[in-house]
Amino acid sequence: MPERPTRDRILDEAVDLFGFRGVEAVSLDEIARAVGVRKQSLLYWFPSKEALVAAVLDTVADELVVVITAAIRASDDDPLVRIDAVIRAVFGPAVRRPALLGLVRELGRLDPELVERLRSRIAPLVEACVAYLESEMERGRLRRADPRLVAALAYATVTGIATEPEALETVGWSRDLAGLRRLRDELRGFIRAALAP
Amino acid sequence: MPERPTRDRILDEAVDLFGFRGVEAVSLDEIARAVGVRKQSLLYWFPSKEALVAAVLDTVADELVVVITAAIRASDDDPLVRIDAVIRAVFGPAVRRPALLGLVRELGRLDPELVERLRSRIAPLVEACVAYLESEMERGRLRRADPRLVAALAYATVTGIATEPEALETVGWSRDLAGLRRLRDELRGFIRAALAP
DNA sequence: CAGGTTCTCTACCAAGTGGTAGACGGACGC
DNA sequence: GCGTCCGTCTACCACTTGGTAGAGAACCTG
Repeated sequence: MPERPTRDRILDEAVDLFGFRGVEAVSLDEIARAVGVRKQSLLYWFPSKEALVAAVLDTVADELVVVITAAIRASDDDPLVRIDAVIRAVFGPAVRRPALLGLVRELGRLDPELVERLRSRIAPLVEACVAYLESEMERGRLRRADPRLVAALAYATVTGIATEPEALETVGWSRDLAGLRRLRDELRGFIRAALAP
Repeated sequence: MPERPTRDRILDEAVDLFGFRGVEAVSLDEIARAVGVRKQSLLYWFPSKEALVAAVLDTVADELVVVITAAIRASDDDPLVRIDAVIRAVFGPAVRRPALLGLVRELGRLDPELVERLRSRIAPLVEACVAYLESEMERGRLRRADPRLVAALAYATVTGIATEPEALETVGWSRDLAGLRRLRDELRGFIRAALAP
């Protein structure tokens, strides 16, 4: 019986609960119950709720940064192909664990100090992404536009669609394997068309 | 001193608080305090928190449906121009009152019964929108794709960008008048490129 | 074995949660 | 003047919140 360490199990459960229902809406008791431990054990590992939130954000940021940079490195020279690869890379974890991106959307509700810390963690990735978009626009391989806002818009499309199954159900989408593949392909087509020159 | 009726003031305040911070995270006491009244007066107008949430969703849905249908009716024959008009129409209220779309994003966390009620309210609009996209795709005036998923993707882009000022700030966007205009124009360009044939 | 460290636990606490019961006062038709 | 609504209020309820204090078990190291 390997049994993951308590601290990791707490983080796992917290990512899901915070991501799905919102940080403020989830109590320490609830997380502890999900882990199968008392609230006070949780407060042993993370001295306060805020500390737990900070730790959760750190792990999520790291995970996303790793996935995305790997996808960027591994892919083609053509920017549209490369962007495709990033979308595929993000789509997997996002669908497997919707709470991941759901957490990102919690940012607006969190302590600005925490937000700033997270921002500094992902800033290099964002800057690299913006610079890349800009250079490809210069070379005429992407549609000319404000690279910063285009980056934000593409991000909004991907996280929006991944975190709102309700919107998809409203247009009659079904969450099975075929549905997921269709969704991923439509998403790629949408972003590709939005960015193509 | 006209003084709006208490019930309306409660609804107003509830839209903002629920939209910004999440339904589960906002207490009745807090709403009552914001209105300047005791919690029990609030429970006089809405017999429970759930009833208040339902009323809030109704008013928001009505408001959005009115704005959107008006924009559709008033605009041109060219589908790209018409979609432009809808985006402009949604962008105004969304920026003036970010909580509006924020509330829409709360759907996944609410009682499924409430969600179903809201869905039935906006279903006609959604179906009309999908049918319209489909017919214009047939005529070759929009990019050929699954009209249902395209509708969801465009929705995700607009609400995503409107409800996540943090993402925009991360790419160095500033929330002044010029910034808003630039954002609106980039959003229109993005959606237009994504949908154009 | 002793003595410390690591971890989880029980027992509390003050403050806040959604909600009930019912008193108070003012406006109304009679 | 008199009852009767209407809207808001105080008082209270059982329960949950994030957090503190400290007991006790299981483990090392000597």
